[in-house]
Amino acid sequence: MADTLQHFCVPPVRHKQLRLISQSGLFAVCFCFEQKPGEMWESSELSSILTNANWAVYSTPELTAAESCTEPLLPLANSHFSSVYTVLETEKWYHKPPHHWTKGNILEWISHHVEESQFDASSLDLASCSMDGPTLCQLSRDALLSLFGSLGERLFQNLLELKAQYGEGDLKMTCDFFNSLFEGYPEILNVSGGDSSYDLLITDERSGFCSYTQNDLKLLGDMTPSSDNGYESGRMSPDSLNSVTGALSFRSPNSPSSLGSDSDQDLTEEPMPRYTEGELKRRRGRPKKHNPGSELFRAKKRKYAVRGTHLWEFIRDILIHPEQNSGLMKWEDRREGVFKFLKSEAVAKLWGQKKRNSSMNYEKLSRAMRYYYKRQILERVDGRRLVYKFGKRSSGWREGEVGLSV
DNA sequence: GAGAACTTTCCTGATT
DNA sequence: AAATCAGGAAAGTTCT
Repeated sequence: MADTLQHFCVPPVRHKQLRLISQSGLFAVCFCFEQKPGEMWESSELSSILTNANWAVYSTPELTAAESCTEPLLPLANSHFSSVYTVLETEKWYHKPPHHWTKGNILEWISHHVEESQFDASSLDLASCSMDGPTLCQLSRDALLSLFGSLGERLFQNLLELKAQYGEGDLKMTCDFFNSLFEGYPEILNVSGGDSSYDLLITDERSGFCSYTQNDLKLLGDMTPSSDNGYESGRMSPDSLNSVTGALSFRSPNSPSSLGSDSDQDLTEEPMPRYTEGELKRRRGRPKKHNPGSELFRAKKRKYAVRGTHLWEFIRDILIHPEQNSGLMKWEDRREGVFKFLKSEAVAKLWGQKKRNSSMNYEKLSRAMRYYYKRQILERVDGRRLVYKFGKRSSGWREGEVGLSV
């Protein structure tokens, strides 16, 4: 891995801004770019570098992953940004801060809200949608209301949220970069020998942002594949980002995240999907009824359905990071595994966000929760609304069991 | 290809 | 009245 990653480095410097560290320490790797002595990068600069590197990786799609790992990257400044622009999942609006959005991103974003809110798009003037991210970010609430009518309020609120979400700056993009990198080139993570579990530590040493170390980086590729229930697992993707914390969340055989999953607690391996990038993968579940009203304005759906944790794991992970869940849920009785939804719809929306399903709501989420009763992942708590209890086939939530350190 | 596992969606009816 | 709960049914994907 070190050899591989060092191809990205020009040349190594002492002040590492980003680094990958194996749990055993055997494979400590600098992942860095040239930095003048005494110079501290702004997060945006750092992100820009990494974003460019990201593009450099993706701008040579004809290379095999192996080739890409053995050949130095093109000079970053020569990255061909536009060549793959329209096909990259990483370029979707939900992967970028609003001020980096393109006109296309903005159209997709608006379409998303049109669809989600069942807004009558016929009242919209497409010319109103033609602006870039910086322009959009400068629009006032009134301006948005003026341009988009009643949809403007929704757009304004979401824009506020997105701005806040990316408020830590472009370091989130940095994290996204790694996700993108590993998604595209999982071989980078193939390390022979040593422990089978590695930490991925992506840090900004000044701000601490993304300093979320988890013992659950799953090595991909040359580990012996074992079973997978076939649903939520998968190679790392941007959706590995914890949607609550914004922190990187990877999975390993040893992590609580992989324990107690529904098929005999075996989510250990994450085989590559069988579909290819050219294939359309539909979202799991019963398709929504056709809504012809929004058809014209509907944004093209993402190419891949989201993979990540199971719902109950998602819920559990919110609970075990109470400082980061913004009051979404709380433990009623941690020892017994009893918990309560405080903001049920917000949790559902987060789940939907994770699954790229804008129509998720608490009603649907709760239906999925109820299915867990039969499988003893959850137990009923009679007479108490919004209260559930982890069952004996769940794991990773008990205090002594939580291996995720934050 | 069959079947299992799992989630999503829709639905009806009951309860709080 | 609205939110929530309960659970049947159908439909879809991905896996073994």
